[in-house]
Order: sequence, then C-alpha cells, then structure tokens
Amino acid sequence: MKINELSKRLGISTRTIRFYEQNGLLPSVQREHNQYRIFVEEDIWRLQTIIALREAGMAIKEIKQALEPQGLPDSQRLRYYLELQRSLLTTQWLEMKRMAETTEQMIDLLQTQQTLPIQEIYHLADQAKHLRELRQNWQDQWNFDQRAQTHDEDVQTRSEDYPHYEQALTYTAELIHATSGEHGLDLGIGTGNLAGRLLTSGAHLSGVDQSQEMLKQCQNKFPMIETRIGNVLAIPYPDNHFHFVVSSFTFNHLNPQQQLLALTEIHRVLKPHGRLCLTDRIVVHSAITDDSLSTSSASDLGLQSTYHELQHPAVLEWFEEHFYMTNYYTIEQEVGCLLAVSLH
DNA sequence: ATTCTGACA
DNA sequence: TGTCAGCA
Repeated sequence: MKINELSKRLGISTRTIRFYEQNGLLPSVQREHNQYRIFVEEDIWRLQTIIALREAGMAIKEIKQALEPQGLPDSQRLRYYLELQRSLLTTQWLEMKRMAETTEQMIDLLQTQQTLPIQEIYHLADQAKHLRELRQNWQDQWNFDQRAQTHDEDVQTRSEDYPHYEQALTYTAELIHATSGEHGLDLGIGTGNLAGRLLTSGAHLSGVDQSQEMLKQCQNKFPMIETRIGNVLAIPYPDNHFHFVVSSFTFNHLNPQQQLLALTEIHRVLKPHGRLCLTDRIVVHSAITDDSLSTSSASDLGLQSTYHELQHPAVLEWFEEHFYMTNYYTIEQEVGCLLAVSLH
C-alpha cells in the first residue's frame, strides 16, 4: 500500500506519516525502486497504535519508547499493539464517562438552582482537568521493562523494597481466600508471584501490568493466568467483573491522589460484595519542619508518624464512604495487608 | 498523476 | 503539522 491510500484509510496526512517515519517510529517501512514507500500490514497496525498513543496525549519520544522494546516475534508484536490500544481505549472511555458525569452534574445544578454559580463551574472544571492530568501520568511509568528480567531476583535480594516478600504473598493469598469458580484480578501482577499462589484455589486469575516484558514472563510461569497490558488508573476490564482484587507492592508507587483513583477503578471492576486485598510495605513518614531542620541534629529528627500508605486517612475515608469493611494486618513490622470487603 | 525531500510557516 | 517548490 502506498502512502496516499494509507493516509486516507487512517485519516491522517501523508506529511504526518512521513514525519513519524523520520522520527524512527516506523523503522520497518520498505521502499519501492522508485523511492516510494510501501506499507505492509504490520506497518499499518503499528501506525494505528501510534495514532492511538498520540490521541492519548503521549509525546513522540515516549511513543518511541513504548514501541521500542520489541524483542518479540512477529506474531506477538501485533498482539502487543492491540493490547496497547485496548489499554488506551479504556483510559479514553473513562475520560468520556467522566466528562459525561461532569456535564450531568452541571445540568442538575442548573435545574435546581436556576443559575449556575461561577465557583461551581470552576470546581467541576478543575476537577475534570485534574483527573485528566492524573490519568495521563501513567505514561511516565512505562519504562518498567528493564526491571523485568531481574524482577524475580530483585524480590529475593532487595529486601529493603520487598520485605518478607514470600511471607507477604502467602499471607495475602490466605486473606483473600479465593474459592473455586471465582474470578480474581491481580493488579500490578508483575511476573505472577502472587496470582500464581491463588491458582491452587481453583479460581480463575487475571492480571494487569504496565510492562509487557513482565507479562511475558508471567505467561511463561503461569499459562493459566490471563494477562492484559494496562494500568491501575484505567483497568482494562468491564464494570462488575471480579469477585476479588489483589495487589502487592504496587500501591505505594502511586501518590495519594492516584491511590484514590485506583480505588475508584477497583470499585468499578469489582462485583457486589467483592473483596480487595492490598499488600505493601509500610512506609515511614517523617514530618520534618523547617524549624526542626535548623535547630536539631540529624539524630533528633524523630520519625513522627509511622503508618502504612493504606492507612492514609483519605484512603480509609474512601472505604467508609463506599461502604467497605476494612481490616488491617501487619506482617513482620515492615509490610502490611489491607483487606476490604464491599458491603454492597 | 503520484511520491519524495527539504524549507518555511 | 500544513503547505509549497522542484524533481524523478
């Protein structure tokens, strides 16, 4: 296929296609004898993915990154492009849903108050803008692939980051108490160490991770687990889909606002009376003021509060507002589990 | 008629 | 990214 036909089919200009090629986004495009570019099927899929990534607001450079680590055989490459697109469509779908809700709120306000107070407009608009920014942030986290090769060694050796890893996973598996026939989701599944333990229960397991390299290894270790590329802020599954959700050593990577967004997403994909188990290391927070910095020696800078991220007031408040019963468990001082069960 | 490269907006 | 020029 020549460039003109392609541009018409994909709805972008020939200039844009050439530009992408020039920037290394389409490395495999062949030329005819007359210098004409000739596009094959794989180029088309790749281009389509590029367009989707662009529409999601990703910069050219970042797209290149996302499409680069392609040690994959041809058969899996197409699959990768499609998974990427599914993931992006999920984020876009959530965006649109959010906008629809915002609009609806404004209509409601207009109806009840006759006139729309300016601060309400600002409030809704700010909220919308904020949410969009938060969701777009996941792009920055797409270079997780390098870590994948050594991930399983890391969790053994880097005990600062993964304290009592094995015990924590075992504990989590016990807490979530999966039963046969249930469908569960592991968010940030990595190479499947947690989800793998749940397989013996007879439950059907799915996993989401940002890194296709991790998922590849997971697939090798546990062929039974269905995996999808995606992120915690836009879970690529329909509403009301899982009996339980687990997640280990993932939640702490999110900032407090992202954590709440993640909870909203988990809530969306969870069935009524669904349960959730979040496992992560306990983060020690120290509140250091300017005063203490100037007047105290380093050893005096006492750690003023120690708590699990999952015990953030905002997080606990969220669970209360959404009618979850929560229980918190400490494992060996350094790592904890938060078990939440939906009462609805 | 179509595509290509390069330059400039 | 759009557009335009000058070529093959």
